[in-house]
Amino acid sequence: MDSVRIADIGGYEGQEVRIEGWLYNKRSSGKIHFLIVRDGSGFLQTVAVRGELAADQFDLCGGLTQESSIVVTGRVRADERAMGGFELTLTGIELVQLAKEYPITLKEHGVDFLLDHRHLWIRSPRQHAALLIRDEVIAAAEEWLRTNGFIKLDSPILTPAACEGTTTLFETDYFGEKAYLSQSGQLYVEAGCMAFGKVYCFGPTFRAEKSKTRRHLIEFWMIEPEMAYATQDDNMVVQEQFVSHIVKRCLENRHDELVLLGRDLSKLEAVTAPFPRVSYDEAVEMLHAGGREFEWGDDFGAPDEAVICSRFDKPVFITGYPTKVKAFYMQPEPDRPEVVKCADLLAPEGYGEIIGGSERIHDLDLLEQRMREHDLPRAGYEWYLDLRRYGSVPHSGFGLGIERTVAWISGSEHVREMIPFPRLLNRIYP
RNA sequence: UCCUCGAUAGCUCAGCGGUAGAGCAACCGGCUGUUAACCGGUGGGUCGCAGGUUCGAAUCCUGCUCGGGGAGCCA
Repeated sequence: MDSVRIADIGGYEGQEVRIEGWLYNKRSSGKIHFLIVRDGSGFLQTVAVRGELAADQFDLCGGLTQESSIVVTGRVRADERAMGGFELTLTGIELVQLAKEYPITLKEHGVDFLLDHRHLWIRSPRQHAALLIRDEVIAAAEEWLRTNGFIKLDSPILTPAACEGTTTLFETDYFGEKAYLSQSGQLYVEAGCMAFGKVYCFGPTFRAEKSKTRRHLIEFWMIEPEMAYATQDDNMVVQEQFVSHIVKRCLENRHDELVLLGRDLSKLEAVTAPFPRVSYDEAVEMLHAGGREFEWGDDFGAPDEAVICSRFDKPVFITGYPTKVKAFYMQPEPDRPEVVKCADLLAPEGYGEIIGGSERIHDLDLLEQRMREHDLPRAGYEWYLDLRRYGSVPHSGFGLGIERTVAWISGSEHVREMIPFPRLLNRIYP
């Protein structure tokens, strides 16, 4: 008999199949048991009827506990009364392990309790759906990049110095020398694009900031494309193609999961290139027109971003930030050096920044000057300066935060549920 | 680091000066179509920790610990 995954059950109507899974829930009515089985690919209602199943097996069903591992066989039947449209009439059941009292019930639980049991929580339907959407986002992102000529060139996680020098880094010991967990692979993909033209890195990123909001993780995943001979205008065109492809793929391949999470699909269907572009100057005017106090030259706070992106139904680029609030490597506008060639991409519906990108400085003298202004130790950056000594060209790139993107696409309110095992302020378990 | 809210049964919570409660989970029983199934019964507590006020504190006050939400910083 074929072992079948629940996701494929529709193709086996009328046949007897075998499913290897776990008991998600049980409803019992004396002479009939409804066992809801999950197998990782989906959920399926199975029906055990007294008289149609061997007596010892029927009794076994009555004693099953939540999350017990079971192998069931039965006949596939279309039935409108079952979630998913198909049901299995049991002809046999084998108990693999009788689960002890399962801590996560079908009732409500608090966040702290659920995070303490994250290793079990990921079995729950909503968490399962969110992590499937995460997988789709990653697959779609890499698919788009590879079909558009990018190669994956991983950057190191153990690094000798700060990439941007601003945020707090996790320090570790490297055989007697100080080393830091990477907070960005960007500097390394800049080297990569001079070797391969178009590259990206994808990996975990570490920020030792004491951030405690629904938008922050201590360890999060970032995908960072970098392109040689690309201007900031080219960069934004790539980003809007890239992001709209990711959204489209999720709508195509994870429709059921989006619906399960209650996502308004029309909001996602509206996400098509091109995306609106608003200059920093215009954004400041928007804030003033809305009655907010804001001084030109400051960076936007989360409430400011919310005001701006609430005016659009697509992601919106905010371009041309003041030089002094951005990273040292960003290329200034030639006729307006107080502003840099950069853009943040703000997701709609208040989800905030999902991409930060810019054109990088390619002139050696200017880059050296910026590093002095930012008090960066020259020695650790000699290799980076070499990129401006040997065939320097204009180049641009960006970083997309995976968990924030997944939170936006799935309509979830917190990034901590968008990664299998979140690292949060004061949480490194499990 | 700052602002704010919270901590009572395994879980989610009510009780807010006078004998510790409910729903769910567990256990026992009932039920042939359940959808967080339902009905009856049983067991289950150092009310976060330490002081203080009071005849009497889960309840009021102070400090501490842990957690939620937000700010800053960022993706």
